Amino acid sequence: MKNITIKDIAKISGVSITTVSNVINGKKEKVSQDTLDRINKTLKDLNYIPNSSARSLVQNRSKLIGVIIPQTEDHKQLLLQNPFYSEIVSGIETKIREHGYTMILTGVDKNKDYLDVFIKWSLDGAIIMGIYKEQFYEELKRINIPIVLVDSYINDSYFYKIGIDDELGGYMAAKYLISKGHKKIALVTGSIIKDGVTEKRFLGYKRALEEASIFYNPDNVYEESVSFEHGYKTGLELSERMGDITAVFATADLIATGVISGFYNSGIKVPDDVSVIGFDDISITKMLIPPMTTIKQDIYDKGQRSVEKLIDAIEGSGNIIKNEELLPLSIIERMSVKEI
Amino acid sequence: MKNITIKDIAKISGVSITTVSNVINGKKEKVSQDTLDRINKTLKDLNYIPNSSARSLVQNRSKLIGVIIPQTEDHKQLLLQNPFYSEIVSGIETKIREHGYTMILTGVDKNKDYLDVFIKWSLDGAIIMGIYKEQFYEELKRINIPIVLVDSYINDSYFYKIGIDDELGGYMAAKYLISKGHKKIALVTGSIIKDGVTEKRFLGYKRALEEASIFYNPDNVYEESVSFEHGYKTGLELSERMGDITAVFATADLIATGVISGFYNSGIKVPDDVSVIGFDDISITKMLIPPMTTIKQDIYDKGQRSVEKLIDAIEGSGNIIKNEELLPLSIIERMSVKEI
DNA sequence: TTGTAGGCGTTATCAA
DNA sequence: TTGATAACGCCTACAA
Repeated sequence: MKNITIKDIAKISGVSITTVSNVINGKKEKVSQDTLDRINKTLKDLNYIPNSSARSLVQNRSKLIGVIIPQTEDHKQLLLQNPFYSEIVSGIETKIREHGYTMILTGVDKNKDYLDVFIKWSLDGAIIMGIYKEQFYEELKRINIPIVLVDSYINDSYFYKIGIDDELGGYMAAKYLISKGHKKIALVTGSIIKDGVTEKRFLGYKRALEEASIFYNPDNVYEESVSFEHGYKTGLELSERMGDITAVFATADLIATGVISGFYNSGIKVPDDVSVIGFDDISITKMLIPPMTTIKQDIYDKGQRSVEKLIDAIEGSGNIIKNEELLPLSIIERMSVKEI
Repeated sequence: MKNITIKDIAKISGVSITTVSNVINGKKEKVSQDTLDRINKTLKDLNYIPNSSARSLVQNRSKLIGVIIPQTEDHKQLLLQNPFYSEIVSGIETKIREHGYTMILTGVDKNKDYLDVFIKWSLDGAIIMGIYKEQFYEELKRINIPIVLVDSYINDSYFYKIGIDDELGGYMAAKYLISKGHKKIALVTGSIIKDGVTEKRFLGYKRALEEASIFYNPDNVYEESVSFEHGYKTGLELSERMGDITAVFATADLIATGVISGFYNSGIKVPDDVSVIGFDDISITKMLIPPMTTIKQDIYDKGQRSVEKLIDAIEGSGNIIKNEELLPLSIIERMSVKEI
């Protein structure tokens, strides 16, 4: 079935394609009521849908937004399986569609040029999550489209940014534990990279300790990856050190979940024998037994805000303040922390 | 920064655009080694990337694949938050990119024409999940591109299909429970729609009961939605009927998770007081305490297979058998079922 | 082996 | 208020 084009509409309506184009693009003032009605009718009758490629070609804008999410370390698989990313993408897609744009979702291949897709499709803008090497950012700027970085601490006013105050979050978590009487607090975390989200949370943890005059013990830090498995292994290890610690702060709920399972499998009960607090408030935290206490950020909203910011930039109201927008954090008290 | 075009390459290499086009499209036999080298060099130097819109326009194929997933009932939010969908999308995206295609991920708006995006972007193919009304399928066929339906029981050889034997799965679950001595088995499920996945699982459950000469009691069926909340509420309700049932089969892990939490909040322990089996083996099942026994399907692989099938169809090796492909099912014994 | 020219479906410019 | 016509970047006969 051949798709119907603007020409078909023109012919059937007995007008030129210019006129049809005008009504399609809502320039009513250029068309008489009469022809407008006539054209609108054929438009409906034939159920005409403009070809986006053609449009994109002449206008140099595509109504396409790229969303880039990190992959597992072997670079094979999207991190969508991490609930954090699926929740944020969910928020992003909804908002994108609401604004009449279309979402391209992709990971980045290790060796290939990650920017191909930007140029290929003349993306109008992009939302990028996760951390990449410095050089990546320089290349990104050359593309010259609005870009929102989620949870990035890069210091470059070219980019729009959405994030949270991770240092504060880490501080809140540790301080909460301390307020419940805990002094021996282990930290379980993904790799602490300079200026990464995880480092900030780690720093917040340290600040809370200092403030309470608690000695910071590096042996209490278990650093590896943001995964259930890392948490699980650490839970197992930690079960041998029950004299040394009374609480665990995991810098991601996914890790915290693993920690709890690890403890459980060693016969150690949360929160009776040890307290655990997580970070993010991904949906599964409330599904756990016991439900997990955690630092909440509104992930879905984070996605939505990213899109709003991006579209503001694309459609150029021009009145956006670049730089960072920080979303609020709160602590959700559920059942995984006990006062001692 | 103006994007660089085939013309630029031609000019710089001192040849015509035809020649450039030929080398871009790998028609080496039409070009002398000499010019080939020269062009390839400028291609690299200028880091040329073909404009996909232009290509799509002339070739009528886009290298774009649409992936459509259901939304929550208010049609606002993608169901990506359901781990089942995020896992399958993860598999899909990886495979799509591996084949050099690009993924458009979208939900469908209630009132708008869901097919717009297909035509707008001349999608080369699509993968559709979830159930839609009959009429939807008729419209889909008119678009005339290869389409893979995931978990659909529609009977129309136009579509490629990937799924599992849901009836068998339901049967396996119930039979397993029965083999562990259970006779009073509640079913907690999303809405049972004719020819839907859920109905099949329900039917399997009934078959297992019959086979074991267990009276099927409609009062033991709790039908609502595929959600944690539904499971939770049902767990609460069921806790008042502990004499009547000894086990629960939830037709989705998400529901089962809720059921367990509901029980827990009523002071009833799984598996000591009641057994629970789920369906799907989404990633969180192993994170629960106790880890959940469930009917496993390989969700990630399901995504990958869908793409392979679709791309076979698009690139037209022509040797694909249409109709259904059923992926294997197995039972994963963890800790949520107890022998009685 | 290389180049010319027409066309894909739109929008935009300018003239009628 | 309407309509030719030239782009946009690319591919593909067909010619040279």
